[in-house]
Amino acid sequence: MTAPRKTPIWKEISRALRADIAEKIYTEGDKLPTEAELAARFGVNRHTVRHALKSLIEDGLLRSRRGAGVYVTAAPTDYPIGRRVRFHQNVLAGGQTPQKRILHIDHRPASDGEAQALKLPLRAPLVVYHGISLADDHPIALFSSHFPAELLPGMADALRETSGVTEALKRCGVSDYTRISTRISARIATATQANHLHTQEGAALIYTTGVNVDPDGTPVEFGQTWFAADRVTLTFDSPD
Amino acid sequence: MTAPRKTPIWKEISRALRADIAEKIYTEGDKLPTEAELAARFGVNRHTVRHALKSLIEDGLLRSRRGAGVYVTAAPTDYPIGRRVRFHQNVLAGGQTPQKRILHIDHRPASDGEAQALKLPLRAPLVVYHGISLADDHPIALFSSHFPAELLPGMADALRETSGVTEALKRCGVSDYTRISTRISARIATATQANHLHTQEGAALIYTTGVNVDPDGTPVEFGQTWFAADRVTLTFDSPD
DNA sequence: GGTTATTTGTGCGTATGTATG
DNA sequence: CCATACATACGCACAAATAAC
Repeated sequence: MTAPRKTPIWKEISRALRADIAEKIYTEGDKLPTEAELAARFGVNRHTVRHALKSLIEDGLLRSRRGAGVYVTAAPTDYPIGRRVRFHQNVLAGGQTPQKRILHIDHRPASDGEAQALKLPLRAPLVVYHGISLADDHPIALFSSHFPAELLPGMADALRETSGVTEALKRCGVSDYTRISTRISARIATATQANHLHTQEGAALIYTTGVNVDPDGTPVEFGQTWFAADRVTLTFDSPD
Repeated sequence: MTAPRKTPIWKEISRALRADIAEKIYTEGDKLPTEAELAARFGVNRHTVRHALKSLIEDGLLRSRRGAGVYVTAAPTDYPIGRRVRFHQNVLAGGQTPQKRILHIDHRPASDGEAQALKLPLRAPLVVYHGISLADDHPIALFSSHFPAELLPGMADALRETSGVTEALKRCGVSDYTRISTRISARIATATQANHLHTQEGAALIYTTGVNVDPDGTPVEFGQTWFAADRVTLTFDSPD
């Protein structure tokens, strides 16, 4: 009698390979070891490896070519975190094409936490911008940005026209902004989040919150972002 | 047809419970009333209460244990990330008592990725230190630290005696070190990880990798850390 | 350009644990 | 208690595409 197993072997292998890709041990264009080699490494049958590979191919991370091998299609996007966080610049620097899709632009009073983060009075009017960030047409993050409506008249329209935070802020008179605080944690994807990010319910998300201020130190944005951990690695490079 | 409510009942309940937690009516580690009791208190169906609880669990304020009850999550430990990352100092600064538990200290050749991170030749000997980091006797992270064995003679013994990285490095002649790169992502807890961290399989983990160098710029440590996301928030505070 | 080894794709058979009725 | 169905896992064999010589 063998001991009962909680999670299937093929899922463990799938997870291990996914982690290797996220860590760039195998990166875009690389050829994975052959199925026979992987089977030997994990001590399982080739069919079991194939089952794991199949799930990764369906998720778009790998591509197989009969007679040649299995190749990595997607490289995780490096996303630098620091004083100046700019989605467009970050993605462009990684050689990918940035894009934002507007889900919803709302106008409502601030909750306790939102007001505190933006140093506003309770129930102050906010413009709230929900959307999806994409790199090379693949969704990499969900976000919601909160702006003080009274400080930034016309912000909602500016967002609808430009869909970019930096551009919209510039139209409202904020020529530059810097991030004063960033908090990072991790979450599990809900069904709707998974749907938007083209991943599966229960997948790992990097959850960040941050506050941006104008040159005078006045908060102009409180943002939340949920990154698909499969496709994004946050990086922090200490300056020399 | 009834007039549509402006806010759904479950959101009202969610907000009420959130307020109770903010007011410390229920505080860290407390068990909430049972779902049935809450349903009676708010005069709604148990499903409605569950909907409210679900949103708070997703936000990390609560944690449910089947057969036990719903508990208020411990206030997350803030863990500053920057040039100088020191576990002991970070936890002490948060008013908690740091501690490390040694799981395993190994001696083995470096893999591809490890050798690259430490700028060592392939299969160079490593000392690998697996352990658990605790704050106030609660596990907050799993880690594995990799040290170049030839550069740091006696490192394994030093780690066994001190269990602290900073202390052990000092004994091996490295009086100071700084972190040159940090990569952050998120992972799903495996069964064994969940067991060590006293959480559930499938829970969200913050996964970080980093390289520490001595004052000359020579890599002395490559570390991986898996933080329990419901107990830890990483913070970056940009200096003014 | 043809031959050969390598590698993925496919089919069939066996066995086990789990869930359902 | 039994029958059935399904997912998991292993073993063997062979076809088809590719790469290397």
